[in-house]
Amino acid sequence: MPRSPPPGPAPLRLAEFLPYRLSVVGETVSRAFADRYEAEFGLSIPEWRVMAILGEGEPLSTQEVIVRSGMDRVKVSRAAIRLAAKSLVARTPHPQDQRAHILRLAPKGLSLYRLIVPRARTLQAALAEALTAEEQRVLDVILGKLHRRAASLRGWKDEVSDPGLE
Amino acid sequence: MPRSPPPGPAPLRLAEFLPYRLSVVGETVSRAFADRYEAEFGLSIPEWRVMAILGEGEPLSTQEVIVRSGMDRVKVSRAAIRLAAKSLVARTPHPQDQRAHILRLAPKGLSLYRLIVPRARTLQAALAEALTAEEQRVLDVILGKLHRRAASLRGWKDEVSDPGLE
DNA sequence: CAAATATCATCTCATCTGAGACGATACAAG
DNA sequence: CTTGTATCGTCTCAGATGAGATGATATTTG
Repeated sequence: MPRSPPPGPAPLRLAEFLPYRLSVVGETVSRAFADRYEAEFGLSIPEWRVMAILGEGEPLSTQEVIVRSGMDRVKVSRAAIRLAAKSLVARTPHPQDQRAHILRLAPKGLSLYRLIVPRARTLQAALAEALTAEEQRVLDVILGKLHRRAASLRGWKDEVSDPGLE
Repeated sequence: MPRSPPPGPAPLRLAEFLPYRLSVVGETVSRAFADRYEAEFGLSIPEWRVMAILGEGEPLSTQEVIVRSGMDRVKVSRAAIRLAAKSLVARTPHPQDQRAHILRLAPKGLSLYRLIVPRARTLQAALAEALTAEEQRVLDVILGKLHRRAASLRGWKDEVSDPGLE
């Protein structure tokens, strides 16, 4: 028997739907890395991100860490508190603003950071080697474009058909 | 004075780190879409995914929805319960297995589904138009490769549907 | 200057999340 | 059949999450 033709619009194949696939891939990758950071270094993803930001060099205010890490203020605040409790991060008063703290890696945190970085690079390589060099290059461009577009979709209420600028 | 050279391994630039970027982009896209589904249709992402899977045609057991949606059993179970409470999904006993349910879109759910699909396509188009056709094609390949690789890094956990089969 | 407003980091609380427990059912081995 | 093990969907509970409130400090305004 021929099956009855689907009424209404053609069904959407979730498995081919871009936002779904991005979300699933992002989550799978995140979990894979979170498992390692937790098992090998006892760090959550928010904690690792704060350490990674501070490991880039300069001491930063919580606010700057928020901006650079792409996390919300509550996550950063909690991660910083936990890292301070583990003596991995030092929190000193901000000289120009009594409300703020300056965060920097404590000696113990710097040691751990130096241990993590090569491992993180190895893990990234294990992921990236699934792609050709060209794919890696294109992915870099694509992620930038998608992130900007998604961010603007979030801020912006209504219709989508602005043939506008970029 | 030149600043003191950084000791230890070269610092890792989080903003250029692939797993970080994937996670941030995935999350931003997810939120953008979750906001719309919630505001326009009163659905959470898990609820929308279950509806999308069921909207593809066949009635499915909860277990099959779990596999196809890439979500864990608790999320699917809760989404199904909520959808049933809204009369969007019907849950009938599984003929061969008394433990299982068969899920299918209820009439009200089918109407809503037909309303959502064109909107979802529009939203996806708004996202995808940030990319060239070639980039879209390459991204498709890349996401498949990354997902398989990340899943195997996790330890063979899930084998979610990949486009390109069938 | 004082008063009004804005911003900082944290806290609160309602909600979401998922690992493991659970009872029910299915299936396999003896 | 009986027993043991696997799987079904749901529940429990501890932890994560984030919007909004909070108190402290900064900044702007008059």
